[in-house]
Amino acid sequence: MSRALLSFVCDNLFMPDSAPSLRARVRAEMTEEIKRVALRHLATDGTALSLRAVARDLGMVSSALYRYFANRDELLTALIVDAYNVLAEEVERADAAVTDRADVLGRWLAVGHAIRAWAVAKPHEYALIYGSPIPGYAAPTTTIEPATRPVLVLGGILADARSAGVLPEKDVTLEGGSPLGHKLRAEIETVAEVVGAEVDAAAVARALLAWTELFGAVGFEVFGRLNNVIAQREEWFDWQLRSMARFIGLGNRS
Amino acid sequence: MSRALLSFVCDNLFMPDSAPSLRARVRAEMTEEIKRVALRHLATDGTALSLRAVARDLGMVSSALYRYFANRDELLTALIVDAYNVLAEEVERADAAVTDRADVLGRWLAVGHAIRAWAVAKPHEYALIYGSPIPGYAAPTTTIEPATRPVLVLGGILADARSAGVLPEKDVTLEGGSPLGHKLRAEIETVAEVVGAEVDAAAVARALLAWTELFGAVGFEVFGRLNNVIAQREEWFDWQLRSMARFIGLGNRS
DNA sequence: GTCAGATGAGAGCAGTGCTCTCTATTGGGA
DNA sequence: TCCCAATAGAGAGCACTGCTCTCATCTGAC
Repeated sequence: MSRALLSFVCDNLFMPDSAPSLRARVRAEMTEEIKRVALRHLATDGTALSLRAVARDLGMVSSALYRYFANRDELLTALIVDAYNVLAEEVERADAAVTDRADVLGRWLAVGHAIRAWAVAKPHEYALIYGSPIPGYAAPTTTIEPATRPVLVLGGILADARSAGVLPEKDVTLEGGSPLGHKLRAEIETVAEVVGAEVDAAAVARALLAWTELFGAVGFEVFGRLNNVIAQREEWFDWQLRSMARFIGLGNRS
Repeated sequence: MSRALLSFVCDNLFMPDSAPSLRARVRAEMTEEIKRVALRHLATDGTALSLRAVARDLGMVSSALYRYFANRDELLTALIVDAYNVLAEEVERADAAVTDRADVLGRWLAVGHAIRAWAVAKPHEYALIYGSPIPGYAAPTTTIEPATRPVLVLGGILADARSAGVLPEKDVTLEGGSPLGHKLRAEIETVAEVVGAEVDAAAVARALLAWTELFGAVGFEVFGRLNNVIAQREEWFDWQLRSMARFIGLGNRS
């Protein structure tokens, strides 16, 4: 084994965080700085952000930037992962802030408003992760895990609602509502498992529909489809959230 | 008035369609051809389609293309308007195909499935009009009218549902559901007017929520958020449509 | 102190949107 | 029928892009 390789292994296996070399720390700071500037450009240029412009802002030449990110896609991926994680933290914080854990309606509202608030504050970052696919960009599997985090919070709320006896009885939608085909039901049960909600498929299906509506509403607002139509944005969103909560059954007395 | 201007006015005021000159017809054909090729490129390159590549495909040089479209944005606008109009025609046709006009549930399902089918068949055109805003592109007011057409169909269904006595009684959501603030209620009543549905605000609000959910669902599918989650796409969409129909009150017996 | 590896600068390639100038064609009015 | 202006296209050029390659500098571990 070459000395260089040995040194690499030592650095990465035996001193992971404890003693990062000065070079490594500078490199990490530089990487963060690049992402910060890129994020600023994202707000003006959207996904058509220019590596060269970012480099100029940093007082360096574009080729130097390639020491930190192999290409534009890799930089985008870093921004996407960060965006997912920031959103996830907002959502988890909002959920955790509701001290009465049995107040599942309050938790649903808190989570929904947290998502909307973040999206409205950072529309370009929202578009980056929930908008139309970026031309020529294929998201790597690295993005899957952070993308799952927000929906796990919903799963937690659902599970707590079930154990609090708030959700409607199993399969109540079967009378009156539409039944789920067995293939679809199996898929939704898989979702329930992944999300950690030990809840019947019909309840999960209703929650997924509400989740879809939530992001539909946020998308409509952020992407400008409410322009010149509805100005009372927050109130309209709140009304939708409460309606969907009733649809899921979160509003019921326990 | 110069002779040239006079001739222009004559062409545009006194013989609008009747006798288009050969030159005008060739020009119109060429314009359509450019849009056709551009649409093909849209499917591969997304909104980052290249004018030069389009010109190459047409066997001409890029500058020649500027005789037909002032710039890239104008070409995009033309594609956007076309996409809206094609979708609108699909939706209107689907609605009109339901012979029993009192079958408002059937009409809602037909419209929903028509929108989804078009979006799944032409994901890039769907992204063009319902996806995240295109970097550096501002939609001109020309796009407003065609963008309104699909929602007018929903308005028609709502109005017919009301006159058939299918919708729930006025303001039934006030008990149990959340009330609408008066500013928001006024905005929604304006929507009702524009859409031509002489229906109370609560019913329109529920319909708007269902509309939001519909596009949320289509967006989730087209933009890949259902990948590795739900394979029974059409059935899942149908279940959502039916659930939202019940939410609006379209399922009620008249 | 040395020397490999990390970092950045600079030139260059192929591509982009768009403008400008020049030429060939064509069609309507005298 | 001829003429002249309007039209359509070609080609060169500008400023920009992502990305690669080479070269010089610096630094940190031995």
